[in-house]
Amino acid sequence: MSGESDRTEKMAAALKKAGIRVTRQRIALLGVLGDADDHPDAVELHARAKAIEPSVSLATVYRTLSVLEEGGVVHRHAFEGGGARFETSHEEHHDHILDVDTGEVIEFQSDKIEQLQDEIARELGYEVVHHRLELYCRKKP
Amino acid sequence: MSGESDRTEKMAAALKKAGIRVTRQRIALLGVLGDADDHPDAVELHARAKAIEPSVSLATVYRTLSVLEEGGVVHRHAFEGGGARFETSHEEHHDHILDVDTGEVIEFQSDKIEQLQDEIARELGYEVVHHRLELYCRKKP
DNA sequence: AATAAGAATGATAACGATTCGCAAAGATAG
DNA sequence: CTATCTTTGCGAATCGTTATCATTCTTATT
Repeated sequence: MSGESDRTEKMAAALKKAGIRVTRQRIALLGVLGDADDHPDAVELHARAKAIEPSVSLATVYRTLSVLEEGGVVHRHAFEGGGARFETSHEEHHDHILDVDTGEVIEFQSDKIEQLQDEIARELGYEVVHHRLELYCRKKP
Repeated sequence: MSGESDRTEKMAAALKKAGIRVTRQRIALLGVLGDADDHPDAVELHARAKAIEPSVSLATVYRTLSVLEEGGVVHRHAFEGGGARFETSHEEHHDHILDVDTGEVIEFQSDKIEQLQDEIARELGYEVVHHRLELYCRKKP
């Protein structure tokens, strides 16, 4: 009989299970993150979350994003120009193409490149902890 | 009979030829950049340049670095954590391995990866304008 | 339900890296 | 040497983000 959606309840349960306190603000932000299929920055996420839960402050958005990042729930990206952008990490690993004209972000995945990266690191006596691969591109005519 | 080195004179000539005014500050910064075999940030470059020419301000370091970047003389890197870092662009293109423990920067180059990047972009209707590939690594035991 | 203990919050100040505005100093061409 | 147009140093301003701190919430326990 509650006004809360199934999804919200699931998220709350997931948070609780992870030992993270369930607050209105965090539920709102998680909802927004789950809905997003783009790569919004903190200010955009704040705007979207406020529409659901007006009491969310920008500080809390930043704090919660850090918590979620540490928990592996979201990934933080630092593309060229402007601030960090976020996405949920439920999908498998991928890298990004950025359209330099439109700002659009396209995801891609290449096992071959990943393999080559590991090889290169290995040959130099290193192992890859994580990497960053961004292709700044322009649409072909 | 001048106290200036051959190298400094060469740099001055190069600047002039590029239509960029030759100032004491720029000569100092170029000297520092030429000597650096690491990837210093603006504050570090400022410190080094001041040792040669005490009148260099941090603002001018930033301004000059931007000018040099536009002129293709230096490359700007935005590695994780901290500010931008710079290197002269006389060498051929390369990407970077960053030792997450020591902060050390190692350069590498892989035609195969470059090729794969172009392929991936092409398949999606894009052409690569520039890219960013950083491997955050740890020394193997 | 009432409570106690600790964690999360909002507002705002502080922060680090970088850029900007402006008056003064400097470089270059003629 | 001079006029013109850049570049400079200084400090204020900006941007994204984090820290501070008193107050409010969550949660586990009654």
